[in-house]
Amino acid sequence: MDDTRKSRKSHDVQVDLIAVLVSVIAGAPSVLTIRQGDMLPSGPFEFEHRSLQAGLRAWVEQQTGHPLGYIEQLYTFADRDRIDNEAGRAISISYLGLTRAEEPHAASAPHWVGWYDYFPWEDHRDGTPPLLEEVIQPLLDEWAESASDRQLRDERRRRMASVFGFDGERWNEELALQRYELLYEAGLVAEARRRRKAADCPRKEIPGVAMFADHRRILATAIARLRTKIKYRPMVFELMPPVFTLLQLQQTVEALSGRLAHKQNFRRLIEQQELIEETGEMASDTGGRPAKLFRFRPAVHIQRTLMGTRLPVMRS
Amino acid sequence: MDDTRKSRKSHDVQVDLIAVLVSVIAGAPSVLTIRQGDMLPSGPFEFEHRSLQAGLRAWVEQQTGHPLGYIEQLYTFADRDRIDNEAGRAISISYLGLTRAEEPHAASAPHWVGWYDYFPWEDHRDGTPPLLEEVIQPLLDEWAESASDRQLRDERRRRMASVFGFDGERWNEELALQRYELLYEAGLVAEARRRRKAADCPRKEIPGVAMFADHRRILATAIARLRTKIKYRPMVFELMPPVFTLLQLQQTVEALSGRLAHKQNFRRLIEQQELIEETGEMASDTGGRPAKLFRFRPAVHIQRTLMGTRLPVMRS
DNA sequence: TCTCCTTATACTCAGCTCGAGTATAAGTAA
DNA sequence: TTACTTATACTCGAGCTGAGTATAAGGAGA
Repeated sequence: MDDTRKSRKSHDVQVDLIAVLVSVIAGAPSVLTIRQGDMLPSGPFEFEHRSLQAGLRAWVEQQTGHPLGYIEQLYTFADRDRIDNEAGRAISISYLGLTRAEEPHAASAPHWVGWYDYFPWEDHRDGTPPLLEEVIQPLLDEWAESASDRQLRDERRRRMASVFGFDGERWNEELALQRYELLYEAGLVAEARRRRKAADCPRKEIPGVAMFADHRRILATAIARLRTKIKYRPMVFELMPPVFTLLQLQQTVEALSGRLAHKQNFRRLIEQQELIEETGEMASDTGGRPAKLFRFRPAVHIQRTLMGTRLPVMRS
Repeated sequence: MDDTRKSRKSHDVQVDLIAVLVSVIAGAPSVLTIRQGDMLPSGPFEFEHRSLQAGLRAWVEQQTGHPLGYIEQLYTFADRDRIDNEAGRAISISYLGLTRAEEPHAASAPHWVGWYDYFPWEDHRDGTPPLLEEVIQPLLDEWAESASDRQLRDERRRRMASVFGFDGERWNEELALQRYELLYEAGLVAEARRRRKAADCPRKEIPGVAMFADHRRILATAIARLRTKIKYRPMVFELMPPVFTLLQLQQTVEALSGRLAHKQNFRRLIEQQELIEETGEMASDTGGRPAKLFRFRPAVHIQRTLMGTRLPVMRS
């Protein structure tokens, strides 16, 4: 070790593990929560844990009874929005997990919450939500106006436009985190307001359920990551049942990205890439012509990290 | 806080901050090191640090005298290859930084080391390095052969091929981390050998400088991230001087990706994207026809996170 | 000055991808 | 039988990409 490092006894730090466990349930991308949707499953990294992932698994299973399948590290946060800060610093290491939708069964059913409950402005499957133009844009406009000088105001305007797709800019679903952060900065989400003096807050708050500490920000990070990564890596697999129709696959992707895909082109792209194969069976409960059933090709799971996938989303 | 969390006094953890600071110096992508290339700049996250990034800045400046420009979080590692494990767990939060190449000036010059010194098999600018076929492939073959059963052997073969581009598979420069991890697993890098009993080691080691603890793995992570991200986000900027020719830009990209680009197409792509503008000046020290000088457009720096870039690399 | 070498820059062309749409098939429900 | 639903096949034009060819403009040396 370096001299500088050896010589000083540094303060140790509290490390928390946080899981964003995602599943698509009845067309709604959902997160596993505790405390009625207020918190993500989480707990301190402890001496007994053999690894970060092992620790996370232990906490999630203890708190929700849900097993953890595929997970990947998301981001490590420090301090932001930490409430009990007195004794020392706290660090949160967050993970993104994907799991198959399971029918919630009765009593001990863990609490899955649709992620658009937290981010209603992120769902564009039925077109741009009115909320954006009617509520968010005016409030952000006020915020931009309240800037101390003109340069700052213009800067805020630019950010609003490019992040939310105002003023003719295109909506980019991957910017979910930037949008949340902009709203936070503008004092329009509850998490920001409770850290400010009342006088510093804009008069109104926007719709969308708040969460404990910075958990909603972590969720936004997960959404952004998932929306980006799903386009070039075969991650949807983890969310699908063993056998499915192309429409089910498409709807899962649409649920996550928050926008619709062009059906025929979606087929073409998926079929080209040799990620899936026909089972030979048909699904007849489609409400129309029966659909072929598919499964993922075994190689796909193995090569998860290595291969690319591409998925189309509609522009409009 | 949850009951489960409040009730127990959990062990705190030692948290280290580690920087991979990259610059391209005379055509060689290089990392800032301490101890003659053995370690990356690093130190514990301490009570006085206002944030993770602030702590990192403090350590890097103290250890190398080099200021930190653009940085982004890389990955959080736990335990792997930790040596002094007795007291508690150690966690490393790593960051990737990009900075402009500066002429190393005399005495206190920080130690920049070309990253291909650590990963000689990663530089394909002059074609596939002979090292791959002559040394690495045979040794990995032995490793595959030594598998306990046939299934495991075939699995190893598949991984070798897809990760290193053997057996007609294409070389993929983004898999730098997977390659290092495979070599580690096969016991062919020094870091792996020093953790095993001598009897468990293959007879030979491959070329490539080793580092302290898991620092070389962290470097591989940084390379992989940079090679992936450079293709769709304008990150090269941070590495370029204020004014440059297109060839210089191209060579910087080539240095990082470890492979050559098609000159004419590189031009076309860069020009299309409106990332840069002509300064009006010319560079006459090109050794041929003078080249136009360019600078990045101001908007680019602001929108760093928002825009996409695409960069071509040659297939062959 | 002329020739050769080097790098810069412009332009071409075929193949492929992608968005958008048309056409047709095969079920269900009234 | 008709209307409606979903599934699946095929087409077409624009634009992107890889891989050149062609030409411009400097320097070094004969």
